[in-house]
Amino acid sequence: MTRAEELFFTLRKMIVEGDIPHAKKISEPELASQFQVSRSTLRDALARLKSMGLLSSQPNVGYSVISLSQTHLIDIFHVRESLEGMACKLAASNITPTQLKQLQALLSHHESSDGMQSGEAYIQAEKDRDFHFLIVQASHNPMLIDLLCEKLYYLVRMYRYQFGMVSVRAKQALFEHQHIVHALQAGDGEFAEILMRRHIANARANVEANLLHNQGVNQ
Amino acid sequence: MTRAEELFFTLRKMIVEGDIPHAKKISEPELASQFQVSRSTLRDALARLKSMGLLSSQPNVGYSVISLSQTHLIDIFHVRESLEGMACKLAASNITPTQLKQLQALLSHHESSDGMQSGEAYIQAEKDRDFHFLIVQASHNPMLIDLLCEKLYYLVRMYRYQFGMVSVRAKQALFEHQHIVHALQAGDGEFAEILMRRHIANARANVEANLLHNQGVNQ
DNA sequence: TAAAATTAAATTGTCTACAATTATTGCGTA
DNA sequence: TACGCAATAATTGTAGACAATTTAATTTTA
Repeated sequence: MTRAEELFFTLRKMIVEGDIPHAKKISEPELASQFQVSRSTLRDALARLKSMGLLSSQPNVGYSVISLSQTHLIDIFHVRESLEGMACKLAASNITPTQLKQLQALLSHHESSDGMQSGEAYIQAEKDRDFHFLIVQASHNPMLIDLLCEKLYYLVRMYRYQFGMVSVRAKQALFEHQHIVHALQAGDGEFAEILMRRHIANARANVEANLLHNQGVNQ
Repeated sequence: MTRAEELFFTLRKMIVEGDIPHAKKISEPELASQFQVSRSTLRDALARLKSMGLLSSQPNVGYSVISLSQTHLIDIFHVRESLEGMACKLAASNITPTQLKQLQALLSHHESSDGMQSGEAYIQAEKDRDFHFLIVQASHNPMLIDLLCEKLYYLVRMYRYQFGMVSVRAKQALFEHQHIVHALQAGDGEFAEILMRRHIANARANVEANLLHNQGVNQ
Protein backbone atom coordinates (compact mmCIF):
# COMPACT_ATOMS: atom_id res chain seq x y z
CA MET A 1 0.00 0.00 0.00
CA THR A 2 1.26 3.48 -0.80
CA ARG A 3 1.97 6.17 1.77
CA ALA A 4 -0.77 8.37 0.32
CA GLU A 5 -3.34 5.60 0.61
CA GLU A 6 -2.40 4.86 4.19
CA LEU A 7 -2.66 8.53 5.05
CA PHE A 8 -6.01 8.67 3.30
CA PHE A 9 -7.38 5.96 5.60
CA THR A 10 -5.95 7.67 8.66
CA LEU A 11 -7.38 11.07 7.80
CA ARG A 12 -10.72 9.59 6.82
CA LYS A 13 -11.04 8.01 10.23
CA MET A 14 -10.00 11.21 11.96
CA ILE A 15 -12.48 13.32 10.06
CA VAL A 16 -15.33 10.86 10.48
CA GLU A 17 -14.74 10.62 14.20
CA GLY A 18 -14.37 14.36 14.59
CA ASP A 19 -10.70 14.36 15.55
CA ILE A 20 -10.26 17.08 12.98
CA PRO A 21 -12.92 19.69 13.70
CA HIS A 22 -15.65 20.19 11.14
CA ALA A 23 -15.39 23.20 8.86
CA LYS A 24 -11.74 23.54 9.82
CA LYS A 25 -9.36 24.82 7.22
CA ILE A 26 -6.61 22.33 6.41
CA SER A 27 -3.06 23.59 6.67
CA GLU A 28 -1.06 21.50 4.25
CA PRO A 29 2.38 22.25 5.71
CA GLU A 30 1.11 21.56 9.20
CA LEU A 31 -0.58 18.25 8.38
CA ALA A 32 2.32 17.14 6.21
CA SER A 33 4.84 17.65 9.00
CA GLN A 34 2.46 16.11 11.53
CA PHE A 35 2.39 12.86 9.55
CA GLN A 36 5.96 13.04 8.30
CA VAL A 37 5.05 13.05 4.64
CA SER A 38 5.60 15.50 1.85
CA ARG A 39 2.89 17.82 0.66
CA SER A 40 2.62 15.78 -2.54
CA THR A 41 1.45 12.65 -0.84
CA LEU A 42 -0.72 14.64 1.53
CA ARG A 43 -2.42 16.36 -1.37
CA ASP A 44 -3.01 12.98 -2.97
CA ALA A 45 -4.84 11.87 0.15
CA LEU A 46 -6.75 15.17 0.41
CA ALA A 47 -7.93 14.88 -3.18
CA ARG A 48 -9.40 11.47 -2.41
CA LEU A 49 -11.09 12.79 0.70
CA LYS A 50 -12.60 15.58 -1.34
CA SER A 51 -13.91 13.20 -3.96
CA MET A 52 -15.90 11.40 -1.29
CA GLY A 53 -17.34 14.59 0.11
CA LEU A 54 -15.48 14.77 3.41
CA LEU A 55 -13.47 17.78 2.33
CA SER A 56 -14.31 20.76 0.19
CA SER A 57 -11.78 22.91 -1.60
CA GLN A 58 -11.28 26.08 -3.55
CA PRO A 59 -8.49 26.67 -6.05
CA ASN A 60 -5.65 28.72 -4.58
CA VAL A 61 -7.33 28.67 -1.20
CA GLY A 62 -7.16 25.08 -0.05
CA TYR A 63 -9.09 22.33 1.61
CA SER A 64 -11.54 22.46 4.50
CA VAL A 65 -13.37 19.76 6.35
CA ILE A 66 -17.01 19.99 5.34
CA SER A 67 -19.35 21.73 7.72
CA LEU A 68 -22.28 19.68 8.92
CA SER A 69 -25.78 21.00 8.56
CA GLN A 70 -29.33 19.80 8.84
CA THR A 71 -30.04 20.32 5.16
CA HIS A 72 -26.92 18.40 4.20
CA LEU A 73 -27.96 15.50 6.40
CA ILE A 74 -31.43 15.46 4.88
CA ASP A 75 -29.91 15.59 1.39
CA ILE A 76 -27.89 12.51 2.25
CA PHE A 77 -31.00 10.69 3.41
CA HIS A 78 -32.72 11.39 0.12
CA VAL A 79 -29.80 10.03 -1.85
CA ARG A 80 -29.57 6.98 0.36
CA GLU A 81 -33.29 6.33 0.06
CA SER A 82 -33.11 6.20 -3.70
CA LEU A 83 -29.84 4.31 -4.03
CA GLU A 84 -30.43 1.79 -1.26
CA GLY A 85 -33.93 1.25 -2.52
CA MET A 86 -32.53 0.31 -5.89
CA ALA A 87 -29.79 -1.77 -4.31
CA CYS A 88 -32.41 -3.69 -2.39
CA LYS A 89 -34.46 -4.27 -5.52
CA LEU A 90 -31.45 -5.60 -7.37
CA ALA A 91 -30.38 -7.66 -4.38
CA ALA A 92 -33.65 -9.55 -4.55
CA SER A 93 -32.53 -10.89 -7.91
CA ASN A 94 -28.79 -11.07 -7.43
CA ILE A 95 -28.14 -12.04 -3.83
CA THR A 96 -26.14 -15.24 -3.41
CA PRO A 97 -27.18 -18.00 -0.99
CA THR A 98 -24.11 -17.21 1.10
CA GLN A 99 -24.99 -13.56 1.34
CA LEU A 100 -28.56 -14.38 2.27
CA LYS A 101 -27.31 -16.59 5.06
CA GLN A 102 -25.03 -13.83 6.32
CA LEU A 103 -27.97 -11.48 6.39
CA GLN A 104 -30.13 -13.93 8.28
CA ALA A 105 -27.33 -14.59 10.75
CA LEU A 106 -26.98 -10.87 11.33
CA LEU A 107 -30.71 -10.58 11.97
CA SER A 108 -30.68 -13.51 14.37
CA HIS A 109 -27.91 -11.93 16.35
CA HIS A 110 -29.76 -8.65 16.60
CA GLU A 111 -32.92 -10.44 17.63
CA SER A 112 -31.10 -11.94 20.56
CA SER A 113 -31.23 -9.99 23.78
CA ASP A 114 -27.50 -9.72 23.48
CA GLY A 115 -27.72 -7.85 20.23
CA MET A 116 -30.73 -5.75 21.15
CA GLN A 117 -29.29 -4.48 24.38
CA SER A 118 -26.42 -2.81 22.65
CA GLY A 119 -28.56 -0.75 20.33
CA GLU A 120 -25.73 1.54 19.52
CA ALA A 121 -23.48 -1.34 18.47
CA TYR A 122 -26.27 -2.31 16.10
CA ILE A 123 -26.35 1.14 14.62
CA GLN A 124 -22.62 1.78 14.71
CA ALA A 125 -21.65 -1.68 13.51
CA GLU A 126 -18.57 -2.00 11.38
CA LYS A 127 -18.93 -2.49 7.70
CA ASP A 128 -19.25 -6.22 7.18
CA ARG A 129 -21.57 -6.45 10.15
CA ASP A 130 -23.77 -3.68 8.88
CA PHE A 131 -27.20 -4.64 7.60
CA HIS A 132 -27.34 -1.97 4.92
CA PHE A 133 -23.82 -2.70 3.83
CA LEU A 134 -24.58 -6.36 3.22
CA ILE A 135 -27.63 -5.61 1.15
CA VAL A 136 -25.79 -3.13 -1.01
CA GLN A 137 -23.10 -5.73 -1.63
CA ALA A 138 -25.80 -8.16 -2.63
CA SER A 139 -26.97 -5.86 -5.40
CA HIS A 140 -23.83 -6.81 -7.32
CA ASN A 141 -23.84 -3.40 -8.97
CA PRO A 142 -20.28 -2.06 -8.57
CA MET A 143 -21.33 1.54 -9.02
CA LEU A 144 -24.00 1.33 -6.36
CA ILE A 145 -21.55 -0.42 -4.08
CA ASP A 146 -18.93 2.25 -4.58
CA LEU A 147 -21.32 5.14 -4.03
CA LEU A 148 -22.93 3.69 -0.93
CA CYS A 149 -20.13 1.75 0.72
CA GLU A 150 -17.15 3.93 -0.14
CA LYS A 151 -18.64 7.39 -0.13
CA LEU A 152 -22.00 7.87 1.58
CA TYR A 153 -21.21 5.31 4.25
CA TYR A 154 -18.56 7.52 5.80
CA LEU A 155 -20.64 10.65 5.62
CA VAL A 156 -23.38 8.83 7.48
CA ARG A 157 -20.95 7.64 10.12
CA MET A 158 -19.64 11.18 10.46
CA TYR A 159 -23.08 12.53 11.28
CA ARG A 160 -23.68 9.72 13.71
CA TYR A 161 -20.48 10.51 15.53
CA GLN A 162 -21.31 14.18 15.60
CA PHE A 163 -24.96 14.05 16.56
CA GLY A 164 -24.61 10.81 18.50
CA MET A 165 -27.89 9.33 17.34
CA VAL A 166 -28.50 6.35 19.50
CA SER A 167 -31.74 5.61 17.83
CA VAL A 168 -34.83 5.13 19.88
CA ARG A 169 -35.97 3.36 16.76
CA ALA A 170 -33.72 0.35 17.38
CA LYS A 171 -36.59 -2.04 17.91
CA GLN A 172 -38.69 -0.61 15.12
CA ALA A 173 -35.67 -0.69 12.82
CA LEU A 174 -35.19 -4.37 13.57
CA PHE A 175 -38.77 -5.12 12.52
CA GLU A 176 -38.24 -3.24 9.31
CA HIS A 177 -35.03 -5.13 8.66
CA GLN A 178 -36.82 -8.41 9.16
CA HIS A 179 -39.47 -7.49 6.64
CA ILE A 180 -36.85 -6.51 4.13
CA VAL A 181 -35.07 -9.85 4.49
CA HIS A 182 -38.34 -11.68 4.04
CA ALA A 183 -38.95 -9.84 0.81
CA LEU A 184 -35.44 -10.66 -0.34
CA GLN A 185 -35.92 -14.32 0.49
CA ALA A 186 -39.10 -14.32 -1.55
CA GLY A 187 -37.24 -12.70 -4.41
CA ASP A 188 -39.76 -9.86 -4.46
CA GLY A 189 -37.62 -6.96 -5.63
CA GLU A 190 -40.36 -4.40 -5.99
CA PHE A 191 -41.58 -4.95 -2.46
CA ALA A 192 -38.06 -5.11 -1.05
CA GLU A 193 -37.36 -1.73 -2.60
CA ILE A 194 -40.51 -0.20 -1.14
CA LEU A 195 -39.69 -1.55 2.29
CA MET A 196 -36.12 -0.28 2.19
CA ARG A 197 -37.23 3.14 1.04
CA ARG A 198 -39.81 3.38 3.80
CA HIS A 199 -37.23 2.18 6.28
CA ILE A 200 -34.85 4.99 5.35
CA ALA A 201 -37.62 7.54 5.04
CA ASN A 202 -38.69 6.63 8.57
CA ALA A 203 -35.17 7.12 9.82
CA ARG A 204 -35.12 10.49 8.13
CA ALA A 205 -38.43 11.48 9.66
CA ASN A 206 -37.07 10.48 13.04
CA VAL A 207 -34.01 12.64 12.56
CA GLU A 208 -36.04 15.54 11.23
CA ALA A 209 -38.26 15.42 14.29
CA ASN A 210 -35.24 15.43 16.58
CA LEU A 211 -33.57 18.25 14.72
CA LEU A 212 -36.74 20.29 14.73
CA HIS A 213 -36.98 19.77 18.44
CA ASN A 214 -33.40 20.91 19.02
CA GLN A 215 -33.41 23.51 16.32
CA GLY A 216 -32.23 26.27 18.60
CA VAL A 217 -29.40 24.16 19.89
CA ASN A 218 -27.63 22.67 16.90
CA GLN A 219 -27.40 25.91 14.99
CA MET B 1 -8.41 28.51 -13.09
CA THR B 2 -5.46 26.25 -12.40
CA ARG B 3 -3.49 24.35 -15.00
CA ALA B 4 -4.59 21.04 -13.53
CA GLU B 5 -8.25 22.01 -13.73
CA GLU B 6 -7.94 23.11 -17.32
CA LEU B 7 -6.21 19.86 -18.20
CA PHE B 8 -8.93 17.96 -16.38
CA PHE B 9 -11.57 19.51 -18.63
CA THR B 10 -9.52 18.81 -21.73
CA LEU B 11 -8.89 15.18 -20.86
CA ARG B 12 -12.48 14.64 -19.81
CA LYS B 13 -13.67 15.81 -23.20
CA MET B 14 -11.12 13.64 -24.98
CA ILE B 15 -12.06 10.54 -23.03
CA VAL B 16 -15.79 11.11 -23.37
CA GLU B 17 -15.49 11.60 -27.11
CA GLY B 18 -13.19 8.63 -27.52
CA ASP B 19 -10.11 10.58 -28.58
CA ILE B 20 -8.24 8.53 -26.03
CA PRO B 21 -9.14 4.90 -26.69
CA HIS B 22 -11.11 3.02 -24.09
CA ALA B 23 -9.21 0.65 -21.83
CA LYS B 24 -5.98 2.30 -22.89
CA LYS B 25 -3.22 2.51 -20.35
CA ILE B 26 -2.23 6.08 -19.56
CA SER B 27 1.44 6.91 -19.91
CA GLU B 28 2.07 9.76 -17.51
CA PRO B 29 5.34 10.95 -19.05
CA GLU B 30 3.82 10.83 -22.49
CA LEU B 31 0.65 12.75 -21.61
CA ALA B 32 2.57 15.26 -19.51
CA SER B 33 4.90 16.13 -22.34
CA GLN B 34 2.03 16.17 -24.82
CA PHE B 35 0.26 18.88 -22.82
CA GLN B 36 3.40 20.64 -21.66
CA VAL B 37 2.74 20.19 -17.97
CA SER B 38 4.57 18.43 -15.20
CA ARG B 39 3.53 15.03 -13.96
CA SER B 40 2.34 16.64 -10.75
CA THR B 41 -0.39 18.63 -12.42
CA LEU B 42 -1.22 15.77 -14.76
CA ARG B 43 -1.68 13.42 -11.84
CA ASP B 44 -3.95 15.96 -10.20
CA ALA B 45 -6.16 15.91 -13.27
CA LEU B 46 -6.00 12.11 -13.51
CA ALA B 47 -7.10 11.74 -9.90
CA ARG B 48 -10.17 13.83 -10.61
CA LEU B 49 -10.96 11.78 -13.69
CA LYS B 50 -10.71 8.63 -11.65
CA SER B 51 -13.03 9.98 -8.99
CA MET B 52 -15.72 10.42 -11.61
CA GLY B 53 -15.27 6.93 -12.99
CA LEU B 54 -13.67 7.74 -16.34
CA LEU B 55 -10.34 6.29 -15.31
CA SER B 56 -9.42 3.34 -13.16
CA SER B 57 -6.10 2.89 -11.45
CA GLN B 58 -3.94 0.47 -9.54
CA PRO B 59 -1.19 1.44 -7.11
CA ASN B 60 2.25 1.19 -8.67
CA VAL B 61 0.72 0.36 -12.01
CA GLY B 62 -1.07 3.49 -13.12
CA TYR B 63 -4.21 4.80 -14.73
CA SER B 64 -6.27 3.36 -17.54
CA VAL B 65 -9.29 4.63 -19.35
CA ILE B 66 -12.22 2.51 -18.28
CA SER B 67 -13.33 -0.20 -20.61
CA LEU B 68 -16.93 -0.07 -21.74
CA SER B 69 -19.18 -3.05 -21.33
CA GLN B 70 -22.82 -3.95 -21.49
CA THR B 71 -23.09 -4.73 -17.82
CA HIS B 72 -21.44 -1.44 -16.92
CA LEU B 73 -23.91 0.45 -19.08
CA ILE B 74 -26.83 -1.36 -17.49
CA ASP B 75 -25.42 -0.63 -14.05
CA ILE B 76 -25.36 3.05 -14.92
CA PHE B 77 -28.98 2.91 -16.02
CA HIS B 78 -29.99 1.43 -12.69
CA VAL B 79 -28.21 4.16 -10.77
CA ARG B 80 -29.71 6.83 -12.98
CA GLU B 81 -33.17 5.40 -12.60
CA SER B 82 -33.01 5.63 -8.84
CA LEU B 83 -31.25 8.98 -8.58
CA GLU B 84 -33.14 10.78 -11.31
CA GLY B 85 -36.37 9.38 -9.97
CA MET B 86 -35.61 10.94 -6.62
CA ALA B 87 -34.44 14.15 -8.25
CA CYS B 88 -37.73 14.36 -10.11
CA LYS B 89 -39.70 13.78 -6.95
CA LEU B 90 -37.84 16.53 -5.14
CA ALA B 91 -38.08 18.82 -8.14
CA ALA B 92 -41.85 18.68 -7.89
CA SER B 93 -41.54 20.44 -4.55
CA ASN B 94 -38.49 22.58 -5.10
CA ILE B 95 -38.53 23.72 -8.71
CA THR B 96 -38.55 27.49 -9.15
CA PRO B 97 -40.94 29.26 -11.53
CA THR B 98 -37.98 30.23 -13.68
CA GLN B 99 -36.79 26.65 -13.93
CA LEU B 100 -40.26 25.43 -14.78
CA LYS B 101 -40.44 27.96 -17.59
CA GLN B 102 -37.06 26.84 -18.90
CA LEU B 103 -38.29 23.28 -18.92
CA GLN B 104 -41.47 24.19 -20.76
CA ALA B 105 -39.51 26.22 -23.27
CA LEU B 106 -37.26 23.27 -23.89
CA LEU B 107 -40.25 21.02 -24.46
CA SER B 108 -41.85 23.51 -26.84
CA HIS B 109 -38.70 23.64 -28.87
CA HIS B 110 -38.51 19.89 -29.10
CA GLU B 111 -42.16 19.70 -30.08
CA SER B 112 -41.48 21.92 -33.05
CA SER B 113 -40.59 20.16 -36.26
CA ASP B 114 -37.29 21.95 -36.07
CA GLY B 115 -36.41 20.28 -32.79
CA MET B 116 -37.84 16.89 -33.67
CA GLN B 117 -36.02 16.58 -36.94
CA SER B 118 -32.65 16.69 -35.25
CA GLY B 119 -33.29 13.83 -32.94
CA GLU B 120 -29.67 13.40 -32.20
CA ALA B 121 -29.30 17.03 -31.18
CA TYR B 122 -32.15 16.37 -28.77
CA ILE B 123 -30.33 13.41 -27.30
CA GLN B 124 -26.86 14.88 -27.42
CA ALA B 125 -27.88 18.34 -26.23
CA GLU B 126 -25.40 20.28 -24.14
CA LYS B 127 -25.91 20.51 -20.46
CA ASP B 128 -28.14 23.52 -19.90
CA ARG B 129 -30.29 22.47 -22.81
CA ASP B 130 -30.66 18.94 -21.55
CA PHE B 131 -34.03 17.90 -20.20
CA HIS B 132 -32.69 15.58 -17.54
CA PHE B 133 -30.05 18.07 -16.49
CA LEU B 134 -32.64 20.78 -15.86
CA ILE B 135 -34.78 18.51 -13.73
CA VAL B 136 -31.86 17.41 -11.62
CA GLN B 137 -30.95 21.04 -11.04
CA ALA B 138 -34.52 21.67 -9.96
CA SER B 139 -34.21 19.12 -7.18
CA HIS B 140 -32.01 21.62 -5.33
CA ASN B 141 -30.17 18.73 -3.71
CA PRO B 142 -26.46 19.49 -4.19
CA MET B 143 -25.40 15.88 -3.72
CA LEU B 144 -27.84 14.61 -6.34
CA ILE B 145 -26.75 17.40 -8.65
CA ASP B 146 -23.10 16.54 -8.22
CA LEU B 147 -23.60 12.82 -8.75
CA LEU B 148 -25.80 13.16 -11.80
CA CYS B 149 -24.48 16.28 -13.48
CA GLU B 150 -20.79 16.04 -12.70
CA LYS B 151 -20.21 12.31 -12.70
CA LEU B 152 -22.83 10.12 -14.35
CA TYR B 153 -23.57 12.68 -17.00
CA TYR B 154 -20.17 12.22 -18.62
CA LEU B 155 -20.28 8.45 -18.42
CA VAL B 156 -23.60 8.54 -20.21
CA ARG B 157 -22.23 10.81 -22.89
CA MET B 158 -19.24 8.51 -23.27
CA TYR B 159 -21.46 5.54 -24.04
CA ARG B 160 -23.53 7.59 -26.44
CA TYR B 161 -20.44 8.62 -28.33
CA GLN B 162 -19.18 5.05 -28.42
CA PHE B 163 -22.35 3.23 -29.32
CA GLY B 164 -23.82 6.14 -31.23
CA MET B 165 -27.34 5.61 -30.00
CA VAL B 166 -29.49 7.83 -32.10
CA SER B 167 -32.60 6.77 -30.37
CA VAL B 168 -35.50 5.49 -32.36
CA ARG B 169 -37.39 6.39 -29.22
CA ALA B 170 -37.11 10.13 -29.89
CA LYS B 171 -40.83 10.62 -30.35
CA GLN B 172 -41.78 8.31 -27.51
CA ALA B 173 -39.23 10.01 -25.27
CA LEU B 174 -40.79 13.37 -26.02
CA PHE B 175 -44.17 12.11 -24.89
CA GLU B 176 -42.68 10.82 -21.70
CA HIS B 177 -40.95 14.12 -21.09
CA GLN B 178 -44.23 15.95 -21.54
CA HIS B 179 -45.92 13.78 -18.97
CA ILE B 180 -43.13 14.37 -16.53
CA VAL B 181 -43.40 18.13 -16.90
CA HIS B 182 -47.14 17.94 -16.38
CA ALA B 183 -46.61 16.08 -13.13
CA LEU B 184 -44.04 18.65 -12.05
CA GLN B 185 -46.43 21.49 -12.85
CA ALA B 186 -49.07 19.79 -10.75
CA GLY B 187 -46.57 19.44 -7.93
CA ASP B 188 -47.17 15.69 -7.85
CA GLY B 189 -43.78 14.39 -6.73
CA GLU B 190 -44.74 10.76 -6.36
CA PHE B 191 -46.14 10.55 -9.85
CA ALA B 192 -43.29 12.56 -11.33
CA GLU B 193 -40.86 10.08 -9.82
CA ILE B 194 -42.72 7.09 -11.21
CA LEU B 195 -42.83 8.65 -14.67
CA MET B 196 -39.14 9.48 -14.63
CA ARG B 197 -38.21 6.01 -13.49
CA ARG B 198 -40.33 4.41 -16.17
CA HIS B 199 -38.82 6.78 -18.71
CA ILE B 200 -35.31 5.69 -17.85
CA ALA B 201 -36.29 2.05 -17.51
CA ASN B 202 -37.74 2.23 -21.00
CA ALA B 203 -34.53 3.69 -22.32
CA ARG B 204 -32.66 0.87 -20.65
CA ALA B 205 -34.97 -1.75 -22.12
CA ASN B 206 -34.42 -0.20 -25.52
CA VAL B 207 -30.67 -0.39 -25.11
CA GLU B 208 -30.81 -3.92 -23.77
CA ALA B 209 -32.81 -5.02 -26.78
CA ASN B 210 -30.29 -3.42 -29.13
CA LEU B 211 -27.34 -4.92 -27.32
CA LEU B 212 -28.94 -8.33 -27.28
CA HIS B 213 -29.53 -8.00 -30.99
CA ASN B 214 -25.89 -7.09 -31.64
CA GLN B 215 -24.49 -9.31 -28.99
CA GLY B 216 -22.08 -11.02 -31.31
CA VAL B 217 -20.75 -7.74 -32.59
CA ASN B 218 -20.00 -5.54 -29.61
CA GLN B 219 -18.26 -8.25 -27.64
C1' DT C 1 12.82 -25.15 -27.25
C1' DA C 2 10.47 -23.56 -23.21
C1' DA C 3 10.44 -22.04 -18.74
C1' DA C 4 12.65 -19.77 -14.95
C1' DA C 5 15.75 -16.50 -13.16
C1' DT C 6 18.29 -12.35 -13.58
C1' DT C 7 19.34 -8.09 -15.23
C1' DA C 8 18.06 -3.73 -17.42
C1' DA C 9 14.71 -0.31 -18.66
C1' DA C 10 10.80 2.19 -17.80
C1' DT C 11 7.10 3.78 -14.86
C1' DT C 12 5.05 5.24 -10.69
C1' DG C 13 5.39 7.18 -5.85
C1' DT C 14 7.47 10.64 -3.12
C1' DC C 15 10.29 14.50 -1.92
C1' DT C 16 12.11 19.14 -2.32
C1' DA C 17 12.36 23.62 -4.45
C1' DC C 18 10.43 27.43 -6.76
C1' DA C 19 6.58 30.34 -8.80
C1' DA C 20 2.03 32.23 -8.39
C1' DT C 21 -1.60 33.45 -5.59
C1' DT C 22 -3.77 34.62 -1.37
C1' DA C 23 -3.93 36.21 3.38
C1' DT C 24 -2.03 39.19 6.83
C1' DT C 25 0.14 42.95 8.83
C1' DG C 26 1.33 47.67 9.16
C1' DC C 27 0.94 52.18 7.56
C1' DG C 28 -1.21 56.28 5.99
C1' DT C 29 -5.24 58.99 5.31
C1' DA C 30 -9.95 60.67 5.81
C1' DT D 1 -11.18 55.55 15.09
C1' DA D 2 -12.27 53.39 10.84
C1' DC D 3 -11.25 52.50 6.27
C1' DG D 4 -8.33 51.66 2.34
C1' DC D 5 -3.84 50.76 0.46
C1' DA D 6 0.87 48.77 0.30
C1' DA D 7 4.25 45.69 1.67
C1' DT D 8 5.17 41.44 3.78
C1' DA D 9 4.37 36.80 5.08
C1' DA D 10 2.31 32.55 4.32
C1' DT D 11 -0.03 29.24 1.48
C1' DT D 12 -1.10 26.84 -2.64
C1' DG D 13 0.12 25.33 -7.51
C1' DT D 14 3.65 23.53 -10.42
C1' DA D 15 7.99 21.78 -11.80
C1' DG D 16 11.74 18.73 -11.66
C1' DA D 17 14.69 15.09 -9.32
C1' DC D 18 15.25 10.88 -6.91
C1' DA D 19 13.62 6.35 -4.87
C1' DA D 20 10.75 2.30 -5.14
C1' DT D 21 8.29 -0.71 -7.84
C1' DT D 22 6.84 -2.82 -11.94
C1' DT D 23 7.49 -4.27 -16.65
C1' DA D 24 10.39 -5.81 -20.34
C1' DA D 25 14.38 -7.99 -22.10
C1' DT D 26 18.11 -11.08 -21.68
C1' DT D 27 20.35 -14.85 -20.10
C1' DT D 28 20.53 -19.23 -17.98
C1' DT D 29 18.99 -23.76 -17.19
C1' DA D 30 16.20 -27.93 -17.58
